[in-house]
Amino acid sequence: MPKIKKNKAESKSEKKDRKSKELSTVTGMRDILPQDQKYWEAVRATAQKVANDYGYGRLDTPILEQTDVFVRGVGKQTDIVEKEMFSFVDQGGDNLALRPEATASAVRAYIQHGLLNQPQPVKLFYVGPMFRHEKPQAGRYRQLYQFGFEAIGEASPALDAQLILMGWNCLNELGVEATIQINSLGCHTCREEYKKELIKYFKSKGKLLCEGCKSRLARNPLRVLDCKEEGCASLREDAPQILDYLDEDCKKHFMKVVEYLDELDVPYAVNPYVVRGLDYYSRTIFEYWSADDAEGKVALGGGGRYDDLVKIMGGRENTPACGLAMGMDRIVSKMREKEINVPEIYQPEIFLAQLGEVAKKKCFVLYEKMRRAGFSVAQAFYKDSLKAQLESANKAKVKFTLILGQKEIGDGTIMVREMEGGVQEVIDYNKVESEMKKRLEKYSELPAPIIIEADTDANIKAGKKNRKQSELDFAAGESDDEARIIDDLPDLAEDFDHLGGDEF
RNA sequence: GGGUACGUAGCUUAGUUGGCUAGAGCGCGAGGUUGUGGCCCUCGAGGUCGUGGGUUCAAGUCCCAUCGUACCCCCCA
Repeated sequence: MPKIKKNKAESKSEKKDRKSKELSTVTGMRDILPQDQKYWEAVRATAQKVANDYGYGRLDTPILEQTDVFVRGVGKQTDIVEKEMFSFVDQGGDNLALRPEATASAVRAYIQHGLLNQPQPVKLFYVGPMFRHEKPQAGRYRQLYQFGFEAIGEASPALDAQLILMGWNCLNELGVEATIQINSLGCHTCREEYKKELIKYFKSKGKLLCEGCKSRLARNPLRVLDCKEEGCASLREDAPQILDYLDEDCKKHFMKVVEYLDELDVPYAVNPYVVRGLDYYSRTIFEYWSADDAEGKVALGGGGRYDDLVKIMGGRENTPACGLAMGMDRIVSKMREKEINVPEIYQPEIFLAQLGEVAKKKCFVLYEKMRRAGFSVAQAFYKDSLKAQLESANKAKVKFTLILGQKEIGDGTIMVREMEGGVQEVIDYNKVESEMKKRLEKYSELPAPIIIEADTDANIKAGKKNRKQSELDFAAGESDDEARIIDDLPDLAEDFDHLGGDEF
């Protein structure tokens, strides 16, 4: 008794002290709570399905790798390796890093396990967290989630086109609208020549460039192309374009990719200003931009060819490859923004309510029995009042509640309450399973009841759609009327003025 | 790394030109008599106002610092 009192009366200073000891997540990292999991699960499931559809096998690589995997794979000069990588020396003196992306790891795995001895291309699929120590912003976290596809060991442009399509399919199936931006960087040779020309051009206009671009011109001339400054943006209109500098093979490759996309009726825009920063990219590169209103363009994902990477990482020469990565954080936030209906991960159909100690014990057993029989059952055995249990049942949105009390035990029966209408019926206890099976089947044939999902405001706004309806909406996420094929290059320039964060 | 804005209960927030025990809605918990949900009613738990200093008789309300968040630069797989 006195002890309880003592606990209750936490003094102010005690409380303050306790509060000060509360821990929280590290900057740029966050928890994903149970009520939000359905979005992530939907993305994962869709990615997995597309992977299956196209024969990509799941690859899980360690989150921790030797720092060199990324230094060599991603490039030492890149910002990501230079200053955004979580890297450290462990107790044993090894240089390790949390993976900032997965392509390098995939290539490492390809080489390490001699996957070149398998039928080519080796098609890999991954999902998981990546880590980048950058300043957090909206949709930009230090622990970010990506899924992606990598196909190693094949040079055909058909592969590029199919990968572009795969990413597109993922977004469509999730109901997230996007535009595809594609470009070709050419191979190393054409790119070097183009760079020279570009530098020559911009140098001749040197005075008109902004300060940032002046320094950028030396480090990464391609980046000048997507500068947002007005002066630079207008300069680029007359700038030489990479597509004019492609050699025969690269040009042919690009034309094929475009041809296949046309054949597939995939809407895309050839955008000469899409430039991916990494050195390892060659030829085809592409990005998916959220097709949004005012907000400007946000890259949801992207990828491209990296024909030289396997060699760079110590693998056999001439191992061409192509891949893409999608940013799950942004996809999920788009889905929530657009109030896209997502299936619940856990939706029990039956609730088991008990009254009295004897019934409680019996329900414990019944619960296990029904669970094993494949029913999805919920309960609240820690509650005693029927009222409280029915409230729980209501919140769990079950279709039926089974009620077992003294009376029923005496009669060898159990009560079935149909939640929607509140109709109750007493049935033979020994026939619970067959009866419930029958009722659930019958129930699913009826027009689904109106269920208001009250867990988020979004759901409330979305209206009182029943589950079947919402599933339809979900499937109908893709809208063909948005499909515009844009393929005239220079006129696009004005559309690209506002380049949102390209990172995903 | 630089800049701007913001920071009140789990969530959304009210809080006048600084002034009594910081209000509300949602959510959560208990109850509205005996075995019954979704509506309603009552009650309750939960904030000392991100944190630390400072100014003042007095600060959620002003100043500084710090942390966090958002946005803009920067950068970008």
